[in-house]
Amino acid sequence: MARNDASPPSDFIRVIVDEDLRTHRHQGRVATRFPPEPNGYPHIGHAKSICLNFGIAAQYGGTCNLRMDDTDPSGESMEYVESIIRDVKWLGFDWQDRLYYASDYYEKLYQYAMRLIRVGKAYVCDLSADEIREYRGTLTEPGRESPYRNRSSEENLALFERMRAGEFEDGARVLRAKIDMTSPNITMRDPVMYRIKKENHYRTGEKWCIYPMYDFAHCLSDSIEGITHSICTLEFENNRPLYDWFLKELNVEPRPQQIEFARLNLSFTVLSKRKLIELVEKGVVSGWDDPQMPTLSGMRRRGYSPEAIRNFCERIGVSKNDSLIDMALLENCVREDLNERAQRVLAVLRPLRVVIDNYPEGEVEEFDCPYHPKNPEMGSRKVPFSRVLYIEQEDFLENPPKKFFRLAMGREVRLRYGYFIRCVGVVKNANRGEVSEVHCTYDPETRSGFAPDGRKVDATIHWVSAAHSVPAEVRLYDRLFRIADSLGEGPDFMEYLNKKSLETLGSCRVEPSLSHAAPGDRFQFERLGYFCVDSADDKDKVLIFNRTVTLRDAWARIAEKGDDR
RNA sequence: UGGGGCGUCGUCAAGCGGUAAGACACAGGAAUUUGGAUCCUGCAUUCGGAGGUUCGAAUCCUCCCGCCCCAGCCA
Repeated sequence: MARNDASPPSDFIRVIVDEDLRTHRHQGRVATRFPPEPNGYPHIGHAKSICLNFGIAAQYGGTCNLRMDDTDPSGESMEYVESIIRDVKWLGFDWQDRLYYASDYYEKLYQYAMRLIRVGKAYVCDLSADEIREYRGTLTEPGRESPYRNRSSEENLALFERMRAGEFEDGARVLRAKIDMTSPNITMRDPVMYRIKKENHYRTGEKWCIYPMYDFAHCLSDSIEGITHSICTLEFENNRPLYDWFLKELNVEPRPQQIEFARLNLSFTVLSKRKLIELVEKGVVSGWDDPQMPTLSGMRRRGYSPEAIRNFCERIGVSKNDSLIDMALLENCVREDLNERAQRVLAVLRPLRVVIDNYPEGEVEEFDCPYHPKNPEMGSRKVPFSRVLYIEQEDFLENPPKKFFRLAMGREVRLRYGYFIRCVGVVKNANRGEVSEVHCTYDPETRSGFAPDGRKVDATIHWVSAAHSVPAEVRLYDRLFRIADSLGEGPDFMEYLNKKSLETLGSCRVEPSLSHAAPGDRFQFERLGYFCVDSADDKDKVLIFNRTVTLRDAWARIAEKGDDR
């Protein structure tokens, strides 16, 4: 059946939830959680998970917790926690008072571990990391049991307490679950539950020197919070038996169920934390919030709206297929949103001086220009017009190809919201021969863009008054990578960086109304694209605009198709 | 060649035994004071492949092929 915008999205996870509700599993409750590890900034891939988890909770009248999955002190920090909180909020979701930290469960988890030891399901192992790997076997060969596997629970208890007390060095011992070294699922071959790390934790400080592993901590954290549907990505599918094992052996209630979906892949960018960190650390980008980054903070600074991102997350769907979403879909979502709400303004990125020969020197008039062509309620502003203007360099061509219908020698075009002008001459740069100035005449009868004699014009171009416009810097962003996919593993992916992903234009001129624009404000520069006032750099109060996305450009496509002169 | 998962249009994705939704992309056209937005139109006789069951299969069965994940004291 066709789905209209009003009907909520349906996917295999919601089908499961529907069924669980129908059969009254989980006492009819729906409780999800978004559990990031605070060791990086959230990106568009996290947005997919955030929208899924919070979306399902909202749809079924349940709850969604925000939980920092902070079980490994190395790499985690408050800066990341803050970025996560800021970004989830910005996306428009509310966890109310349910902000939790796995690190708050350390004591409970420790008690659970002791219980497992007491019932003979966990043991302290003295093997080194290398030895454990060796004993683990391979994909095709079973593993071997550790020589420490059969210690008495008294001995294990004592040893584990001493681990906690800090009596052993990092890596000297670990606590392992006693499951099955011959399991075809490697995850079940006596997985490590606790390791010793004498590191300062950003929240618990020096209190602990043993830290629980993900598999042990996650299922129990879910249970502690009463989570019903623990949604995670596909790579954890192998871990599900272990997730269930801990819950079963500890006999805890309630028992959350883990459901896996495919993580987001987006063309022309990377979404792995490791690669994003590398981009930041190697200075390829200016930081986590660089507008080129697929991070939520970068996209926000670039001008993406939360609505556009949420819509994108809904449109891509949820499944178990490995997929690569076309960046064009994301771009379509921003355009769709910004087309509705962005004010239209005039800005010239690469100025070309135009002198209107027959316009009186010193005279200035103002045109009343609507902020939106379809929404009059968005109001209008006055835009000054005078004898000397700037137009876009690419809107004038000395030798225009067949389908180019902007300004050229002898041609007449319309200045948006203004007069018709006809090109009557050019001034060329003495040494290089480039056109440095264009001379035109205007038709006073065409004042608001209409000719009383009914004559038409092929093009409408944007402009600003030279004397009244204000200078601005504009940053043109393009895709971060040159190729859509197969960015490769290892350090190779850097070789596919798009060297032209950022072009900074320093001598742009924008209409005077923009001098009051505030950081984060979004506009459509007519005929060019959507732009957002930068919110991080403040170069001595010079206006800086980041290009969010271009407008669709039919001319660019025609021009690309080749020479049609 | 162990185990787990996945294969429906260029990219996503519905479909759950009754004869292939939708979106993006793409291609035409209408209209247009943004070569924008809008509006029409076209775009899988076929569902990784081969057999089989059935009146009828993308949906069930069998075999095969391809891709992804797992051998961190990361998550």
